[in-house]
Amino acid sequence: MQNRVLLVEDDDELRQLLARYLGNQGFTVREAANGRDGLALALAQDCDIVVLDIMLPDISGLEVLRELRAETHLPVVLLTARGDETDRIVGFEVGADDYIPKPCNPRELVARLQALLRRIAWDQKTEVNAARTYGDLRVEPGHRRIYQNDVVMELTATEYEVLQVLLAHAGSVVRKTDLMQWALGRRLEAYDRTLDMHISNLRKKLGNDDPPRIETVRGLGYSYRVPE
Amino acid sequence: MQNRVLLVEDDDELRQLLARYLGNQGFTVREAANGRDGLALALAQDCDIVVLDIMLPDISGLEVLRELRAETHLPVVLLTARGDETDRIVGFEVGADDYIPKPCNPRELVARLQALLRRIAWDQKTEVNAARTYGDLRVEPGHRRIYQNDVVMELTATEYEVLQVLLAHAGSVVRKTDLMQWALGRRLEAYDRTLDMHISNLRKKLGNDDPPRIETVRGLGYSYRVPE
DNA sequence: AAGCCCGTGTAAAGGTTCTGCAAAGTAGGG
DNA sequence: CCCTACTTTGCAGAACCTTTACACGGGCTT
Repeated sequence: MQNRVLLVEDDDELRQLLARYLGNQGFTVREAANGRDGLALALAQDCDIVVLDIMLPDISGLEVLRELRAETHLPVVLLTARGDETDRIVGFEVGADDYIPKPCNPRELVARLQALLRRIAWDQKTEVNAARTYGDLRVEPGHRRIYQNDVVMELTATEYEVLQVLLAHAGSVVRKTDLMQWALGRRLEAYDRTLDMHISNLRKKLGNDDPPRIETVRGLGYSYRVPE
Repeated sequence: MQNRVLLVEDDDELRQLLARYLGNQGFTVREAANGRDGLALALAQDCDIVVLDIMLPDISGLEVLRELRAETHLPVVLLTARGDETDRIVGFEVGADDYIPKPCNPRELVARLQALLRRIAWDQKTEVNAARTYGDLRVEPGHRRIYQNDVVMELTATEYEVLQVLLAHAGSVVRKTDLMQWALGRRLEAYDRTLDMHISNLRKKLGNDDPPRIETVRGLGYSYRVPE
């Protein structure tokens, strides 16, 4: 169970120290000294978890995280100078899974990484990038296309995201706030009806069945009904 | 609706402070002042996440966590006096998902809870979402549905919450104040008949048996009787 | 046994919040 | 400037939580 960790940190000394420690603890370590390399490596999809410094020479760690979250839910642990209270909250809002102030105790870093990986191992269900089929729908994440009875659905980018998230959680309720965050990449604010519109349009394109494939769960969100 | 958090903390003042804050942030809060009650409530399976103080009057938080982990993967955030380096590592080893030193900033606590819940909501497979059966009733938390003899019950959001809490404590009496707090997320005030109405409606939907499935315990609350 | 208080059951009305959707507005690429 | 996609606006309707009102009944007092 060799876990692969990506270490994005510009301070060479600290990075090498952590890399060595993580290596000794049984991790396979990839390293990046700036945001761009880090982002590229993270998107290359051959690591299981990312340790990301916020203060980087080129683009901020928060920006890296934001771009990463547009594509994937790869677990990310942020690293930053102690005490930066706002950074911390923002970090979580952007989608970090954990947050450790520097100077960090390597043992704690490892403990937190393992806690996160353990949690994911318990909960995770499917590989996100494989083609998946739900009744007469087939999602091909590689092409960002969804087929209905082998016919391509004419979806806009956002519609694809929304439907894909609903399908990934087919059978269970996806809260509006989560759907907004995962599909539109921003927080659901009061009086924002954007999501409702996309749902409405999706239902139209799915063929307004009765009962509807996308069920409304009043006060909560939506749920895609899996056909038998 | 909202996430349900169990707060296990013996310091009344701190617990109430956090309870109020979490309540304002949209959580439904269950409280326990010692390890035994906390463990019992956590095992009752009607909360989504646990905030657990390590220093408790009866059994240590770590022991509570250990016993909890023997049964479930319910997410747990540990709370403890700052600096206790060993506790921290041990906590993670026993299976904690996060660890916050006291005195903790409520905003950070909320941010961490939400980060964890977001991760779980995405990965989805945790046993909080597993179906549970009580006689002819089956609860499917993922769909937020309850089936009676495999037929979906048409429940409103609040009715679902109320029945779900009663079922989670099936066989024992749930006090009205607790039911109010846990299912409706607010305190029971004088002359508030809301809860009675939901019970009445639930009984109607459950089929007004005799003796009733939801028994009234005059002056105390209600109790769901599991049929044999 | 009668009378009273208080907690409970429930129908009906009230009012708020949430949702569906058409239509108009805005932004960005070509 | 046009086209497409996304967002905002506005309204109507539905769902549902809460309040109000009155009836019932247990248990205690007298």
